[in-house]
Amino acid sequence: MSTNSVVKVSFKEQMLQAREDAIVRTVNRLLAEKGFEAMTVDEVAADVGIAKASLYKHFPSKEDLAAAAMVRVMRRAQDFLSAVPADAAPLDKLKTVARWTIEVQLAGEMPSLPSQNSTLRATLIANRDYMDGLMDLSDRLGGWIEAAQKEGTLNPRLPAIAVLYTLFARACDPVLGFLKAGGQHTDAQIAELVLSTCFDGLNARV
Amino acid sequence: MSTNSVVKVSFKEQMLQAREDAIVRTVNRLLAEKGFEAMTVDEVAADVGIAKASLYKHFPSKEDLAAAAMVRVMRRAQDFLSAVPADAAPLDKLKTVARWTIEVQLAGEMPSLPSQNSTLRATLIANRDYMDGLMDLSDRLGGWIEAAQKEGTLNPRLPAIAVLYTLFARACDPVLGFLKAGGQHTDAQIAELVLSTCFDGLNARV
DNA sequence: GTCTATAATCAGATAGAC
DNA sequence: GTCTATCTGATTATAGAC
Repeated sequence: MSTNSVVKVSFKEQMLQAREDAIVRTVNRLLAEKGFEAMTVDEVAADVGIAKASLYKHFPSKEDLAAAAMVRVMRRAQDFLSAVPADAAPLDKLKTVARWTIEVQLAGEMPSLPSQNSTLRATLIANRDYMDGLMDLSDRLGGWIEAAQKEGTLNPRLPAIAVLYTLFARACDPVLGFLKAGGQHTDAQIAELVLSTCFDGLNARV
Repeated sequence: MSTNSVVKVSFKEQMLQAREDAIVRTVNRLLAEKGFEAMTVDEVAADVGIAKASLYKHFPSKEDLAAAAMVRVMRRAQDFLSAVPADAAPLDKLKTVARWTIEVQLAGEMPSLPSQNSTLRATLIANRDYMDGLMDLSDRLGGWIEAAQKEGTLNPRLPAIAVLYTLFARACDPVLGFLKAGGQHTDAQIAELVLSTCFDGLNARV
């Protein structure tokens, strides 16, 4: 093997990786725009600029395309968590992550999947990268939740799992879309409103 | 026209109404179970026990079937609102309605529609009964929201529209399904948890 | 690996007899 | 109005040449 051939292979692999990345980005965008059912594989292929058959060489099914997009957003979330200052207060960490989730959705970059589709669920559960990422996220957020509850800043009477789900649910909160459609508020205002209702609730503060 | 023929017509109309009601109930249940996309018209017809072509004599499209289910649940909501004691505190009225919404969903009776589907949106907006019901609900809830804010029991810094959307969003809160799937809580406990996070927030009470 | 062309299937909607 | 049988279009997935 000459050095040249090694470089060539590496280059090829880079190209392959770049193409797959382009595919996943497109899928991510389309899932955010129209959801899983409304997104067609033809559309993905057309947007990426390749033939549909080529797409199926990279990903074996539409479900796997969606899973790849979920892995991508999960990686982004993991990166964000890692960048949160370790010495911040636990409650502030949670708020920062919730705000990030909301901002990603407002930016139209949050893929949305139907939670009922069973074949999609099966594909996600079978996806090692997805499950590992989900576990990692849950563990780290769970740690912050328990810390905030011990500290007394987060309601200790709420089960940690309920808090975790409530935070995850901000990633697909329809209130964001409603308020955005209303056109009466900026994205920043919407984010603060939803963040406030999430942590402070609807009640007046005492 | 003999009296007999009049009775006959009335009887026929009753039968027709009963059949349509059976259809809408089935659609409501299937929409709650699997959502709009996963529900097929074949399935609806089979469950009701009539031919698909007969279904299309009653409702011109799948979208109209879904709209009829939404009108039905809206009517139920209107009836519930009317039954709320007029002399109750505004905040309690809102909590009661939120709890009802949550309970309907937990009971598997809340139809869920994709908010992105544009043809479905068009059908809903064109449906007079649906729009009238939605307006009526929004008006009455809006009145309670403003009253609660004036009273100082509901956060006055939140736009009323944001509060309204937040309450509506409880009708499709994925947290309910997550907690239910976890199997660690009863329906009543889940309802109280979600209701608490909605009104009190995640923060510890001061 | 990428393409064109096509298979295979499924679901919404309709024709036409009764 | 209800039925059986069918149409139509859309969509996932694949075959086979290059």
